[in-house]
Amino acid sequence: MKIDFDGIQAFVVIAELGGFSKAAEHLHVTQTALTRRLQKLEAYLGLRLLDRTTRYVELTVVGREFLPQAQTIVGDVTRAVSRLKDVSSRSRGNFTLACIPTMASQMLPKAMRRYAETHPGNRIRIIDASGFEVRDAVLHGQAELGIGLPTESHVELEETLLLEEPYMFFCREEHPLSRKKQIVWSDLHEAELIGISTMSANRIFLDYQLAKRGIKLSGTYEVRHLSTAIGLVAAGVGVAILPNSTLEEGARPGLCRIPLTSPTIKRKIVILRKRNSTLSPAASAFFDLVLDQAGSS
Amino acid sequence: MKIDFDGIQAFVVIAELGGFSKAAEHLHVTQTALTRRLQKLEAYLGLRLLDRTTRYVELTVVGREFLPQAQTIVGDVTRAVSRLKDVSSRSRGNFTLACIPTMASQMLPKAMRRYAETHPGNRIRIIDASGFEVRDAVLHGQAELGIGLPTESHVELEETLLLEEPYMFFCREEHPLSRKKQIVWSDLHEAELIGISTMSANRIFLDYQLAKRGIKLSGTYEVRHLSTAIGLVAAGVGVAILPNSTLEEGARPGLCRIPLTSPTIKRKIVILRKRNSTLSPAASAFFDLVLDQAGSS
DNA sequence: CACCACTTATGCGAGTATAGAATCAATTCT
DNA sequence: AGAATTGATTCTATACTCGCATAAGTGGTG
Repeated sequence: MKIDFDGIQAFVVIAELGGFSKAAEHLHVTQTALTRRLQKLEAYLGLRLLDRTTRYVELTVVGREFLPQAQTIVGDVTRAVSRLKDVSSRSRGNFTLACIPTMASQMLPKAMRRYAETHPGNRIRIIDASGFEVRDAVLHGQAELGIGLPTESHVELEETLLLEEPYMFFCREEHPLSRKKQIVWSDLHEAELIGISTMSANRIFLDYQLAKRGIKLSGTYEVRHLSTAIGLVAAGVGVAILPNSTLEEGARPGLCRIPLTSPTIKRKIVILRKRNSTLSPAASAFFDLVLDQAGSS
Repeated sequence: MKIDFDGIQAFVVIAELGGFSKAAEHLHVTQTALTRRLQKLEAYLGLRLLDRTTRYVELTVVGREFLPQAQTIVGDVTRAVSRLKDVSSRSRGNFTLACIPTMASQMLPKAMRRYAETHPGNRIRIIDASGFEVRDAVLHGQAELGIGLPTESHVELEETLLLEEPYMFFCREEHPLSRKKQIVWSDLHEAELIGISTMSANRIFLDYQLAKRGIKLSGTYEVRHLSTAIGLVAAGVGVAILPNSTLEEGARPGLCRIPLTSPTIKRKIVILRKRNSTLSPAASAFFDLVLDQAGSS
């Protein structure tokens, strides 16, 4: 059963404009084409939809009954299709992004500002979650894109490096180590370290890197979120080793940020997407934008 | 903007069945054709609707969003079209018929019974009205067909003769004229005649026919409907000259029906339709049936 | 009544599109 | 590694649709 949409559209336009020639002009085809399309449709259906002489065009009884249906059909189709073309050509549409909290307050705002300029009206739904959750959200399709940490490589995931940032030492100004220009890991033996929960991707990564170099850290306290850790440091509870971007420059007076060397350990931030899956144009545009931003910094 | 319905249908079926080959079988085309239809649609839209490898076929984000719309579109169209094909091939559907009351109780029942046998499920809406109203109903499109009296010929109306019936004399058995085998018009001079309203098409026709022959009738009473006239005759109020079919044979014991001759005047019953307008298949089938019934009687 | 203005229908030629057969290529299962 | 499955591609033949030019039908007009 091969359905003739052109014929239905021809019928609707001819009926609405009351003539083949007018309809032809409106559809940017010749009158000949319309005559034939309607003839073909009528032949296919086996009934007449329009009674026409060279003087009048008017609906038959069946045509009058069919017209409203035909109108909604044509309307629905053209509306749906033109919406899709809009989605395609101008990257219109919304999408969902999963992102770890530090990056949500660090890198995302700038990217979102730029995106809003080039794609006004598009909304980004943000899932801020832990590194693992970001990974799962992308994997299971809850989010088209994810910003997080590198994971054990998964066949269905594609990671693209956005940036690397060093781990830094954070303490209050009153702390004995606060004067040093830089700190080595062995300085930390007896510090009151505020660690991150061993369940976090961050912590696992850090432990792994340190273990490779024979370093072992034992924290006095343990929290789940980097922002909590910063809070505790500020409150004088202890010191912490955290990614540089945990704290914006100058955000908290009284806190010191000191480079950690020998070795300098950096964590990678990647953008995640499912392999072999096509991004929506809206998400794709964002992806390109973030890569561009990362490359130019 | 040329819209590719086949492509949309291909998309829906492939998405629903989860594979090109299965979908191809379902649509009775080759897998090649479907691959191309979808490619063409995607190229036209400028975006990918299905991510496919040789192993999996799955929706993209955009495709998932579009699928429900596409499904309703395809559903609506195929439903509407197949309904129309049904209307065409099996004359399914309802129509409206205008009919004068005598014929509605006389000739129509048989026609409707036969129609119901060949077209079960079809409904006929009947407008029972005067001869003039029947004509107007057809002319203005309230009814596709009309059964009534011949009118002054109108360019837009086409009349086909169904039957002719003589005017008869009706009286009670006690009436002095009831013994006669036939009655001539001059017998009626002093009868108490129950006439039909001068506004009715029936009366106008009868007066015209009689006037041509120099006969003039003066009624004592005047009513609007033939059935009322019969009632009055039965009640002994008077006698009446009415078309033969006003009373079914043997319907009212005690009433006599006597032929009127010198001359015998007959009224014609015609079926009316608008000229140059196409009947719906349902109405057309009824039209043929009625003509056939008239021809064979 | 012939002619005119206007509208739809048709014959014809050409360019395009679409379908199918065979084959290829990628992927998974054994 | 090989077989089996499945979507993509190439090639070719057919069918389709379009547009041009023109015919044919219809209502109005002198």
